Amino acid sequence: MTSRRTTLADVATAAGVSTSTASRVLNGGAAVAEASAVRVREAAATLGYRLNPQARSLRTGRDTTIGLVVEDFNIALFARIASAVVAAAESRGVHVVIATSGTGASEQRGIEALASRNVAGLVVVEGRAGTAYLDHVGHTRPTVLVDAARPHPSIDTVTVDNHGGGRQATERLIAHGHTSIAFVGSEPSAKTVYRRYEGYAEALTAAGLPVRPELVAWAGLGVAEATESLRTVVPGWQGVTAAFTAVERTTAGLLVALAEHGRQSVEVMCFDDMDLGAVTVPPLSALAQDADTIGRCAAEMLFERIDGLDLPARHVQVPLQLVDRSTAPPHVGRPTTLPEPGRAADRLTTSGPRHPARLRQEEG
Amino acid sequence: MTSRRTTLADVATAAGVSTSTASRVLNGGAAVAEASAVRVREAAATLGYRLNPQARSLRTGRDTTIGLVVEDFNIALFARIASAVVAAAESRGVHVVIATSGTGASEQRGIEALASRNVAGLVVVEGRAGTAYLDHVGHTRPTVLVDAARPHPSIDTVTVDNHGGGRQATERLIAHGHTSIAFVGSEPSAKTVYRRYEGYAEALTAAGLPVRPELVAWAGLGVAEATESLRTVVPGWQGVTAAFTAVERTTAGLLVALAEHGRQSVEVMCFDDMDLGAVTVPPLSALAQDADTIGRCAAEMLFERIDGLDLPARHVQVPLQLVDRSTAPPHVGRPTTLPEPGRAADRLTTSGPRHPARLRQEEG
DNA sequence: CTGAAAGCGCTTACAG
DNA sequence: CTGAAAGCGCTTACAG
Repeated sequence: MTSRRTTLADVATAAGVSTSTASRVLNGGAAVAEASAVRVREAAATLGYRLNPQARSLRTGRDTTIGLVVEDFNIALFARIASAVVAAAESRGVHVVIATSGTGASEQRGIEALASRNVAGLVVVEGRAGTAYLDHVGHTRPTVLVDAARPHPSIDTVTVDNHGGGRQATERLIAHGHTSIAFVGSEPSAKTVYRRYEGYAEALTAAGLPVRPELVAWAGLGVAEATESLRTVVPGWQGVTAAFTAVERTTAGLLVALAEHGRQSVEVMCFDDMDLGAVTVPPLSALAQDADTIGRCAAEMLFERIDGLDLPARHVQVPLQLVDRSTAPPHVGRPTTLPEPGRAADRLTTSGPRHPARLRQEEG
Repeated sequence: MTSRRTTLADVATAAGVSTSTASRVLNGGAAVAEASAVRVREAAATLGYRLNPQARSLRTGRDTTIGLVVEDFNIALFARIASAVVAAAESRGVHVVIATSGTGASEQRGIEALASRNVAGLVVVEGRAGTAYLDHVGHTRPTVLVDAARPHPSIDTVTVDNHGGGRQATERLIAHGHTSIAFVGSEPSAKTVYRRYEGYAEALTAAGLPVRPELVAWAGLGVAEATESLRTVVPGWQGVTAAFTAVERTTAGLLVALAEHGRQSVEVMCFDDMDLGAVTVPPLSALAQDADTIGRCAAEMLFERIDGLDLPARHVQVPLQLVDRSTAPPHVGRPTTLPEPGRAADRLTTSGPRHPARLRQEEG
C-alpha cells in the first residue's frame, strides 16, 4: 500500500558506507570509525530504519522469536501464565509465536506447527505428549516445560507441588473436623490432577480415614459437562461435609449441584483461586497457583538456555498459597505473593507456610 | 544441536530435479510432469521436508503470519477472543505472533513491536490508540479492530453494542421494579465502558428516573483497586436496590463491598458472564459477550482482506446475550449461542431477543 | 515441462 | 577500519 520499507542498504547509501559497515554499527561489536558510526546512526534514525528479523534469522540461523505452546487459552491459569511469558519476552524485545493444541489434546500438534520456523526456543504449557516426543523436541532446541506433572529428566521444568497441594488442601479440611471429604477432578488421565488426587488420598490415609471411591468424581473437562455430571453424583454424597475440587473448571458445577440439593453447607477447597470465590455460597478456599511467577520463571529459564547456559535440566517449583475462606479459622494476614485476590482477601485469608522457590539440579 | 534441517534443495536433489521444479510441485499451480511431481512429493515425505516460512516471506514479500495485539491476557474476555483468533488462524495453517500493551495502556507499542516483521495482517483488540495512528496502521496492512468503542471510518471492526447493552441491562433492572440503580465502571476514559454508561443513563432518563452522580462509581482498572474503592462508596448508596457493573473486573469487588455492608439483596447485572455468577450472593445476571464469535469473525474478516478483498471498511456487530439470574422472572430457555455457561444456566437463564449479526457497509 | 539465475534483507568471514 | 562477495532458503520471471 505505502512505499517499500527502508532497508539496511538504504541506510548504508544515505551514510555513504557499505552495508557491511552499516550492519556492524547497528549491531555493535566490531570496531568502526566513530565518524562512520555517527553517520549510520543518523541515517537509520532519519529513515526510520528497523531491521527485518526474518532476514537476519535466515542469514544467521538464529531467531530471537520464541514459541509458546498452550493447551487452551480459555483455561484461566494458562492465559495468565501466557500473559507473564509474553510480558517477560517483550521486556527483552523478543516476539512470541503462539500455538494451541485444544483442551485435552496433546501439544504435539502445536509444537509441530512451530517447528517449521526456527524459533529460538519453546515454552510448552501442559505436558500430555509422550516423553519420547518431548525428548526429541527438548534436544532440538531450548525448551521449558510448564505445568508438567513431574520434572522431566532432561528438560527444564517449572512446576507446582500438585501432590503436596492436594495433601495440604485435604489436611486443612481434616483439621476443620471433616471426616467425609469428596474429591472432584476432570479426568484421571490429566497427570497433574491425578497427582492432586494422590495427595488427597494420602492425607486421608495418614489421618486414618478411608478413601471411598464413591466420593471421587471425575467430572470431565468442560464446564457444562462437569455440572451435568456432578448433578447426578452429589445426591449420593450423603454424609459428605467437605469437598476438594482439583480443577478450577469443575468448581462452578459443583457449587451449582450443591445448591440444587440444598447442600451449601459443604465446605469447598479448590485448586486455583478465583476472584469471585469470596462471595460464592459456599465460599471457596483455594490453593492458589502464582501464574505470574510461573510464567516469568519459565521465560527467564528459557532465555538462559538460549543465551547458551549449558547445565543439566533444572527444575523450579513455584510455591502454592493456601487461601482459607472458611468461616472457622482466624485471620492471619494476607500473603504477599497471592495473585491479586482483591482486598476482600484481607479479611478472609489465611496463608499457609511459605516455601521459597526451590531450585534443584538433576543429573540430566 | 542435531543436524541441519532438510531444505528444498535437498528434496530437489533427492528427486533429481531443480529447486525450481521442486518448488512448483510443492506450491501447486504451475504445470509439472506428473512423474517429476511424484518423485518430488515422495522425496519431501521421506526427508520430512517443511518449508521455511521466513525464507518464503523474505523472497515473496508476503508473510502468512498474522499479528495479534491484545491489551492484557489477564482480562478473561480478551483471552477468550485471542483463543478464538488463534484457533481460526491455525485451521488455516497461519501462525500468530502476539504483542501485549499492558492493562490500560495504548496498543501502539504492541503494534510497533509487530510492525518490524512483515506480518500479513493485524488483529488489534482494544482501541485506545489515537485514530490518527490507527489510520496509519490500517492503511499499511490489513487490520481488524476488535472491541472498538465505535466503528472506525476506514478499518474493519468487530464490535458489540455497548450502548444498547448498557441500556438493555438497565431497562431490565427497571422492569424488575428498581428505581435506584447504581452504575460501576472502571474509568470514564475507557470508551467502550463509557458507552455502556451512556446506555445506562439513557435508560434511566427514558424511564423518567434521575441520573444521580453519587450512584456512579468509577472504580479503576485493577481488581484490588476496585474493591477498595467500592468499599468506601457502597455505604453511601442508601436507597439503592440494584447495580449495573459495566466491567467484569469490578464485579467481585462490588459483591465483597455489598457483603460487608449487609447489602446482598441488591440485584446485580453485569457486562460479561462468569461461570460462578450462578452461585454468588447476590447471583449475577449478565450481558454476555460471545468471545468465540467475536474472535472468529475478526480472523475471518482479516483473512478476506489478506486474500485481497477490496471493499470499504466493514463493521460487524456481534449480539449480546442477556442472562437473567434474578429470582423474579420465569425460565425461558437457554440461548444456544451463550458462551458455555454450564448447565446451571438451564434453570436460571432468560435470554433476550436475538439479533442476527449485522453487517454494515460504510463508505470508508 | 524445466533449469539457471537473480534477488528478498541481512551477516560474516576474507582481503585489504 | 572497511568493502566486495558469498550465502541463508526460498520463488519467479526468463529462456529454452
